[in-house]
Amino acid sequence: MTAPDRRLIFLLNVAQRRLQRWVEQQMAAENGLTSAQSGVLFYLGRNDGALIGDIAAALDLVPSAMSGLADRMERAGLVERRPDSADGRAWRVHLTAAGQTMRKRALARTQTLNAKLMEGFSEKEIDVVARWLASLQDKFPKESFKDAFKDISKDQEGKNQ
Amino acid sequence: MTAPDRRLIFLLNVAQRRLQRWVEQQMAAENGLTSAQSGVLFYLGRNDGALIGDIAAALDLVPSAMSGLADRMERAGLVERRPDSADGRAWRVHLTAAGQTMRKRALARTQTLNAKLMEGFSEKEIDVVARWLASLQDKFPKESFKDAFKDISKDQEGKNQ
DNA sequence: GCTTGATATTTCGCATGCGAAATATATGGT
DNA sequence: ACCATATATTTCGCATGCGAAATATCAAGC
Repeated sequence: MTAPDRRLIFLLNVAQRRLQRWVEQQMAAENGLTSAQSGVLFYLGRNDGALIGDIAAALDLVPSAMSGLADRMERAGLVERRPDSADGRAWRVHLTAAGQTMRKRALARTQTLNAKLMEGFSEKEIDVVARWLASLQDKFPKESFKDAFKDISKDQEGKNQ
Repeated sequence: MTAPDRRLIFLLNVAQRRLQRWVEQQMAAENGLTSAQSGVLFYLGRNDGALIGDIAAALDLVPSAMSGLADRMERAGLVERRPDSADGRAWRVHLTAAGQTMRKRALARTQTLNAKLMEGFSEKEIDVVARWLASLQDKFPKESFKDAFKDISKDQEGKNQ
């Protein structure tokens, strides 16, 4: 029994890449979706008409990334942007009929895939894995540096101005 | 105690993205490197003069991706391409002095970061995590579809031709 | 009502990585 | 020597995602 490879950074990167490749190969085969697009469909399934920024936050994306993703999904006919009646800056994103259809298809596929990811591991082990993956969100919080000093620099700017 | 989030696909994607963001913020701060670039430096540290294809295989990248990565690293003065004396198609990639320096710096940083990734988890739990991450490489082998039928189609091509 | 600062989104340039196709060289059989 | 095939690498177009800067609108204080 050899010692396990503990280069977690590398393993994490490779694992994510392998998964992504797989999903996109399936996409090419049937007319599926990428993980990111599926994520949007799922979120809209529960929150149709959400704002770009809401979706970005839910999927842990930067808003500009969500903007591009929405563009591509709109081009693909999966979602639709509609202006917010109250706020002129904001856009509401809605599922189209095609988006609904794809959402259902994606749900089934995602569950299968998730099950595959658990194969060979006990419930408890999967919980450890899930907890570890989630722990990275605490260890690397959003905008770690900037936000930590945001209030301070705001005060200083105030003084200087 | 609420049930843990088991959407492994999502968790994996977010975790990888958070880590990458962190590393690249550090890169912007000191004049560091991305994970991918560090990987190349580490591999060359043990295998200076490796072929583009070898590095790609070691880092689990497609050769064309490695080609671009080598371009950027060459432009940054970290590595150098030299023609293979025996094989006119091949290029050997060598660390420059700057590359050596950065490699040492990256080593220290990577170890710190890896330690941070283990914080809050026991040795055994980390082994589970590492085993799970590595398991994705078996579950999603390279070129899964194509390679599975490569020999067959080769035979058929032979027959048809 | 107007200015000032916050907020929602987009645009731009960039790095990463994929897949398909092109290029160039090697190699094995005849 | 020659041709077909295999191999090493590059090039191209694309999707993803980031960060910085631009744009447009809102909202609060005076």
